[in-house]
Amino acid sequence: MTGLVRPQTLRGFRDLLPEEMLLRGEVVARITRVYESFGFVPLDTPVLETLPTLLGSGGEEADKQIFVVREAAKPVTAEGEATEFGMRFDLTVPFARIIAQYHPQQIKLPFRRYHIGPVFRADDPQPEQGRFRQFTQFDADIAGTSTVAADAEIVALASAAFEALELTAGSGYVIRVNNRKLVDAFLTGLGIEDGEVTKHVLRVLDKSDKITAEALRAELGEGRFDVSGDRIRGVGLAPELIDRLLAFVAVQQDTRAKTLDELAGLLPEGDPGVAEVREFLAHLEALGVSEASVKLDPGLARGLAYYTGTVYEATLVGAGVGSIGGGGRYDGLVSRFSDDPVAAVGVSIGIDRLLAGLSNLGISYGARRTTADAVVLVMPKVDPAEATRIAAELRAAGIATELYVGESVGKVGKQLAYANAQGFAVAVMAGGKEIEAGTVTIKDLQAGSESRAQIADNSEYRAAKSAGQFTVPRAELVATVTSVLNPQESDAS
RNA sequence: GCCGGGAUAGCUCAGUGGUAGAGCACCUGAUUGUGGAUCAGGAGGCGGGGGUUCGAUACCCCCUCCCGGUACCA
Repeated sequence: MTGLVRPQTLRGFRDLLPEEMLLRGEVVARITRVYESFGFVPLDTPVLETLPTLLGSGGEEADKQIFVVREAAKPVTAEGEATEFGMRFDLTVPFARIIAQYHPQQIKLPFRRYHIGPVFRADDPQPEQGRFRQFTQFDADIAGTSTVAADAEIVALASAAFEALELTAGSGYVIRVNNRKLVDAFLTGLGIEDGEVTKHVLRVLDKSDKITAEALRAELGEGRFDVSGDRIRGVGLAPELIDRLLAFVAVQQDTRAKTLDELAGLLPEGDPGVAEVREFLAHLEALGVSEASVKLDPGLARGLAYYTGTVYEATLVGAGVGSIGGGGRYDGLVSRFSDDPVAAVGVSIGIDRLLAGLSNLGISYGARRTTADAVVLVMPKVDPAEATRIAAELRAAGIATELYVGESVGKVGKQLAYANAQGFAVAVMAGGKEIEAGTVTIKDLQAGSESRAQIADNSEYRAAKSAGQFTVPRAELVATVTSVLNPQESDAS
């Protein structure tokens, strides 16, 4: 290896090879169609933002996870802050910046946009669990709306996106929703007014489905030590309060409305949070969002600090990758950039986790390994330009075609092995025999493979070499390839 | 971040204080214009640095990376 650079991928980062990119493209296309069907328009922003844009926007945890970059030629100096940038850790903060920067000139409110792109977090990666330092988020947000009708739109949108991926509500995916105002109101009723304590409580509650009941209790009380010996700071609540709190967040009825009714009974009469959630649920109902797909869960919290009301989180059932999407209302975020407050709500789907989860579940949407349907082979002892002409003719007819240009030009077996490995549907051959007769040979690779699958003997297998292929007049090239690629259509015509 | 376990061929792994193997994958071939299986052959490796030793892939230390857990989160 002297002098050679070792090819390696950075820890927490990934290379996406063609097969994975093709599947990803299919998933993204399906979600895009859903987003656009709700009237969202595309937007893109740079991966880098100024540090002030990012710092403090997502809470302390988010700050610690920011990658800082600088120009190599401009070392950091005392007054050199301007040469340092931050890599975005989500797409929501850039969205808030965009609103503050372009409203009301170029952007009119309410504004609904979708945005797909990589985000970066410098935390401890665990690829097997779908946790990376670079990952792709696919967000949809609405700015300039404080009505919970928008919150419901966003949740319905997320649900529709998972439906478009052929996932089943309840058994395939579940979206849990909550409103921070409910827990806030409950804590206030218990006499806890300190915002920091409330945040801490929410963060602990968020783990309720991941840690044991005893551990949860300990974290709400005196704190505990985890298996590594780390001390986990407790909230310091009295045991009696913990009991009541745990009872509150455990409320779960068979419908969202019943769950809310029970929660309302534990809160002061006329609590505004309850009224807000009630209206939100009514909109969900009106949007036709099923009880199986979206559940009200008073224990749901979410980690990012900027959420102010409705929050939600989506999971793939049994996929073992954690949450694959989440979001909520963040009415204060634009205020960081502008005196003109703009309320906003949105959802973010984690594409990498979603794909990891789909892969664990064995779902692939029949995605292919190649973008071309046909491959044109270059036959021995003939003018290679003949193959080139055929490829051009197929492309002109709208058939995605690869011209074989590898080292095995003239070696039919090698080229067919390549065609097989790549997964092309059709191979086109025009050698000396065809050229002399004015014909072309088209091989249906799938049919040929199937018809020879049972042959064990080598010479017999070779004798059946022409399986699935037929030779037609050169003028019928396009029509024949088309009929192999689309058998139903040609049958009908 | 913290705790623990690992790192031998492209992948999954075996192995020994005297410089290494298997299966799968890959490449070549089996009357030259036909995919797979089979058969024959081939290529390819002890993560990086330091130490102990006559000698280290093996024993010790550091680094890097990976895995599991925990924390946090998408």
